[in-house]
Order: sequence, then C-alpha cells, then structure tokens
Amino acid sequence: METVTENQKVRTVKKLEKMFGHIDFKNPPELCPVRDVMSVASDQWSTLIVLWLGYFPVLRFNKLKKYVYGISNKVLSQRLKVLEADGYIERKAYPEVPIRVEYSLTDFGQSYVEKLLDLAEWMHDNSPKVLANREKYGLL
Amino acid sequence: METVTENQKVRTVKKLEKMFGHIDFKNPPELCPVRDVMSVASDQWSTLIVLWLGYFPVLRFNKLKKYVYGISNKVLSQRLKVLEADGYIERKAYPEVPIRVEYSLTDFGQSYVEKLLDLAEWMHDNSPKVLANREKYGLL
DNA sequence: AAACCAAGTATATAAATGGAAACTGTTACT
DNA sequence: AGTAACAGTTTCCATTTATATACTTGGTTT
Repeated sequence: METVTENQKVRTVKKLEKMFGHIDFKNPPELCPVRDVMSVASDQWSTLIVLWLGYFPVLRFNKLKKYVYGISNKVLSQRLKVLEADGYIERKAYPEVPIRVEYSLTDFGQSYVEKLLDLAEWMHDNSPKVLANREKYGLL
Repeated sequence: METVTENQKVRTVKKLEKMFGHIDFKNPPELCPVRDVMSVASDQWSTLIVLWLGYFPVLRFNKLKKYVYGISNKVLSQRLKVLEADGYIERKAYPEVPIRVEYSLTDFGQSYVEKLLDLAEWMHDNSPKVLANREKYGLL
C-alpha cells in the first residue's frame, strides 16, 4: 500500500524528532556519526555486495565480482575491506594453493541486510513508478 | 534485537531470490532500473532532504539548506530537481515578491520516507557499534 | 614451456562530483 | 544610495572516485 495514514505520519515525525531534534544549527556537528556510517553502508556497491552475501551465505572474490557485475577489482577489494572494518562482513582466508578467501556476513551484517532489503524491495517494486514519473517530468 | 533467526534468514533469501534470481550473468542488463532509482534516492544528500521533509511538512529553500547543513546551493537545487522529477517531492512556487517556494513530500515520497526512516533509525542506533568495530579493526 | 587460476595490488588515466563565490532580479527597508 | 532577502543559476577549479590494464606468487593443467 502506498497510502500513508495520519497516524503513521505522526509516528514518523516522532522518530525523526529523536534523530534530529537535538541538533544545534548554530554549531552543527562537523562530523555526524550517522552520516558517516551511512555513507559507507549505503554506498551503491556496498549495498549490492551485502545483499548478495545475504543471498549466498559464502562467496569468494571472483564470484562476488560476477554477481556485483560492473564493479572493478580495485573497488570491490576496497569495499570489502571497509565492510569488514565496520563489522558487516567476515573474511576467512585459507592458506591453500591457490589461496581461497571466503566472505560472509557477520550477525551484525545479517541484521543490516534485513533492514536494507526492506528498502531494496521497495525500490524494486516502485522503480517502474519512478521511471514513469521521470518520463512525464521530462515531457513538461 | 540483533539476533537473526534461521526463519528470518530463509525469508530474506526468498526475497532476494525474487530480486536477483532472474539475472543472466552472461548478459547482465546494462542499465538496471533498481540500481538507477536507488542511486538517486539513496544519495547522501537526497536522503537527508527527504528525511527533513518528513519532519517538517513544508520547507523553503533556505530552511532546507540550514537543516541539511553542509550542502551547497548548487547541490541542493540539483537534488531537489531530481527528487521532484522522480516523484518524491512537490515544488510549489508562489509568484510573490520576493518569490516563495515551498517543498513538500508527495504521498509517494512519504511512503519512501517510512522505509528510509527504518534504515536511518537502524543506523542511528548502531553507529556506535560500527565506530567501535572500526576502531578495533584499525588497531590490529 | 606456455597458459591459467586464485585474490588481490599497483599504476595510469578518465570521469564525475563537489564546493566556493559571484551573480540574477525584484522589492522593501534604512 | 546601500543593503538585505529570496530562490536559485552559473562558472571555475579542485578533489574525489572510478575504470581498465597489467602484474604478483605459486602451483596446476595443456
């Protein structure tokens, strides 16, 4: 459903009050942790990586690269490092030859995927509508 | 709660199957609508704009600029245009002098805010944990 | 012997983005 | 006359970010 009740709106405002209510605009925090954390986790490539790891419990570098199609080696490796540093994913290296490295979600990462997936699903379901809006707007 | 049950995981995989199951990796779609739509709506500045419009039903340009602190005129005006084109927000210009322009969420935008807010809340609640992870990782 | 795989790294180049500051145009205030 | 407010737009420049390509290291396959 797309219709939003007044009640929902009120709850939304309450939540936003919790998040934004305390900010002092005369001295805005130069580095906001939420912005910071969000900019890592909500990055275009990172979200795809995390979602694919929600789909397959374990993935190796080259598999990931195949699924997250279009990503370059460099960016994939960068993002994996950051996602590991922030605690979303785990990297297990087996000292075989050739070396095998397995990436998987941590529990924390799994809980993130749940949230992210809600959003991604919404995007999936509503992208036709957005594209239609965009088209219409372009014609005006 | 951060603990994820097996049941939840199964549901997650099912949803991801719906989203990703059909992709042909021999011929990956050159432009994926979900990626496209998501890259607009999940942009760092756009999310903040939309959230603030969820907090205050109507905001004018300079108010928005104050709340979304750190954003430049150029980027704010760009993002507002794109968000309008994609159908999230509405722009009402009153031909007064000096001109008054009011931005507000559409119903569609409001339904997006609901989803986005869930994620933002999660970020808000978990950012300390992420920051702690990051710290620990840096020390290794 | 040449080629290939793994999981990246390194390098060089290209592209997108972003911010600062100045400017627009009308009106009202001092 | 000067200045401020509004809602942006425009220009230039710097920084960031991304991509493609080649390379690594050791062993295994052709």
